[in-house]
Amino acid sequence: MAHRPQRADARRNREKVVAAAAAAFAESGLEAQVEDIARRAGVGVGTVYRHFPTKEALVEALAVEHFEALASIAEAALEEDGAPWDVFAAAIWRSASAAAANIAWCEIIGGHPTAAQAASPGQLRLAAAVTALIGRAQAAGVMRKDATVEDVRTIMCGFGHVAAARSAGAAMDWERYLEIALDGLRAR
Amino acid sequence: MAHRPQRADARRNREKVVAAAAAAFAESGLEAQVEDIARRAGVGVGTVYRHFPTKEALVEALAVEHFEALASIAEAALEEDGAPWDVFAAAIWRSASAAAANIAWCEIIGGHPTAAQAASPGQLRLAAAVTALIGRAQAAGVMRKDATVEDVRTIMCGFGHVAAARSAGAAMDWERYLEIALDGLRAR
Amino acid sequence: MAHRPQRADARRNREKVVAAAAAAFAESGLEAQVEDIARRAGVGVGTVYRHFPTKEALVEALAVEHFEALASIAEAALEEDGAPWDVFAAAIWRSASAAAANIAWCEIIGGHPTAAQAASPGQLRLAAAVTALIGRAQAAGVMRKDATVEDVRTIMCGFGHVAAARSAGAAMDWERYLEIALDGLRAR
Amino acid sequence: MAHRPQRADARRNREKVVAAAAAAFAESGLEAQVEDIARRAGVGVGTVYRHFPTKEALVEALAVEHFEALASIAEAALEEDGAPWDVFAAAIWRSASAAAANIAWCEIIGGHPTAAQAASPGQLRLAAAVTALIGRAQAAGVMRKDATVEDVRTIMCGFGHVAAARSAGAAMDWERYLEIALDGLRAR
DNA sequence: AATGAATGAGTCTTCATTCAT
DNA sequence: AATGAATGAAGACTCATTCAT
Repeated sequence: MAHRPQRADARRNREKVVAAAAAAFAESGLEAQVEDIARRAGVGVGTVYRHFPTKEALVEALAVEHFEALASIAEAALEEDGAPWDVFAAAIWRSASAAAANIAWCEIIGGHPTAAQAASPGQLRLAAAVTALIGRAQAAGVMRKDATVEDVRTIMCGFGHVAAARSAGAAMDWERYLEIALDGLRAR
Repeated sequence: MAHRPQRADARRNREKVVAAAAAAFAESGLEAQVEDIARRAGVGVGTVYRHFPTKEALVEALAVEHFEALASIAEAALEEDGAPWDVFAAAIWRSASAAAANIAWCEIIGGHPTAAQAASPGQLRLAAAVTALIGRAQAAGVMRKDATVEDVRTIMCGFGHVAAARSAGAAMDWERYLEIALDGLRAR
Repeated sequence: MAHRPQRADARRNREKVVAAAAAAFAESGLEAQVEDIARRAGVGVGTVYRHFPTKEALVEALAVEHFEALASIAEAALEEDGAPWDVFAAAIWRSASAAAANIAWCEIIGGHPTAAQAASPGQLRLAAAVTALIGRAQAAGVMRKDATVEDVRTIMCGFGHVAAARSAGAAMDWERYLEIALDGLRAR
Repeated sequence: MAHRPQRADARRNREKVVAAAAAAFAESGLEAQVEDIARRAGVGVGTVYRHFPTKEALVEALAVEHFEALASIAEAALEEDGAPWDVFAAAIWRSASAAAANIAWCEIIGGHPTAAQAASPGQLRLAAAVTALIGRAQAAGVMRKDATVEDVRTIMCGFGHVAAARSAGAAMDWERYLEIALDGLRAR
């Protein structure tokens, strides 16, 4: 019971670490260094390792968080009124905008073992919400019949590389990418 | 003239290095180690460095080679008879198949400074041929009017990530990716 | 205040590294290897690099330290009573004795970019003190009128090679070198 | 007997190598690379190694040559008329000028095992001639009685470092060095 | 004999992770 | 629990020397 205050401290530290890691990974991608993360968080590396056994685990935690955010976006879309296609497309655009700014996420999405393995609650919620969005659009006849959540995931995976290339200075246009890919999902 | 035999020997070694590098990069991506490449080629590291001043140069050489291959595919397509869309699509599928097995190429495409900077002859040939293929398809009214080579490049960039994800063990389906992306390029 | 003990530990290690580096450089000259320095210090290479970003920086730090030592010798001489020439000559002899055992210093003195560029406080103090010593000797009429600090530096530069040659096993007599060079600075 | 023409060829090659090595060492010091020497000589590295078992041996050969040159300078001085001191000093200045342009020689002189060990004919001739020059000057009462060939060698050793430092970009003045050192050898 | 391609031990440096304080 | 110093296994690259042609 005497631990409570310390736990609060520890939880606060954990949050600082997560926030710092998010910033560092967003900025530098997965090559961000643990030491840099600790510095940003204002803690020692040891503290980072107290909360996360490996750098990998930190990446995973962030991925989980990211999927939560995406799930929220998709779920919010489900609440919206509007033409099914527009709702779906808007959700994709919102997700993409959120992701584009985050280099690490672009690197991870789809390809990283971490993101692929863990079927976190967020991922499940995301899948469910996206499935629903897709279902509605298909019911309305505006999305190709064979489209699946997997397809959306695949497209977002590709998106990651395009956005990362842009961040790296290449002349890549992820807005254009989305335009085309979404058109590919439309019913003809 | 008298020193051909030596040159032949050196050339053979160079080719062994290139082949080994291609294999190593294809398997492990850009993080493949020079020492590993040398081992695969059955030569010492020094030999690798005799032919390529840096690891970077080796990557670049391979990229150049790859673009040549893609250019040849595209140019061959130009010679083919057939419906413009089918010819275009077939070229993309062939290129994709060639690239999918090569992790390094997937990583490089679009994002890597090396591949982005050097406008190698191969890249130029590739761009020209693809432009022509696009033009024909547009003239036939089967491709969206606003499609450009850049779009194709962008789509292939995305493809790289999807294929790499699959190589890394993720449940990604690049064939499906292509299906959708190509549909996105079709005229509606 | 609470982290003094750690700092003390680190400082001790830093000192061990500096001492080890001094020994290694003294023995082997600038070609001394970082790994060897670490081994002598009883630490890992990483520790060496924690304290000094590059081998070069280590050399520089040592040079700075050495100039401090020389400056202290020269300044101490300024406090001494005695015939101006004797005081000057004694300071040179003391400096030379300190330097003779250190091959790296012998290599660095005068020629090395590191030592040449950084006008460290020690170098400035040294120059000032030597200038004063020279001035006194000139005022007393026992040193050639045109002698300057530069001359002393030049002589010490030459001394470095002689001492290093001796260390390397050549039959070089730096005591004799100093005798002659100092006589060359005397007023006739 | 059939070998004659080839031997002539080989000798010519050897000379090319020596000349190239002299140039390379003069320019870059002992760190000059064997490959560079071969390139300058217009031969393969193998040819360099056919004539000299190691780089070290090449350095040694050059040192031998250099001592020959210095011996000739000293012996020529012996033939000259003029005040003994002036003749001696002029010989030193000439030797120094010849040496100053040669970084490797500056590095080697005195300190290098090679130069120190081998008592080549040139070194013996040099020693003899210098001894004679010193003797004359002492007889004329213009050089300190205790001066020896060793002293001259020591001074030239110091000179090497000063000149090398100058070559490396430091503000070192070997002319001034010689002025002072020679004054140190004068009789008072 | 000549060539220059091949060799590979050796060098500096980085960074995820551990551990003494 | 926190700190940050220490660790040391890599990894890219160099260059004197060897050896097949």
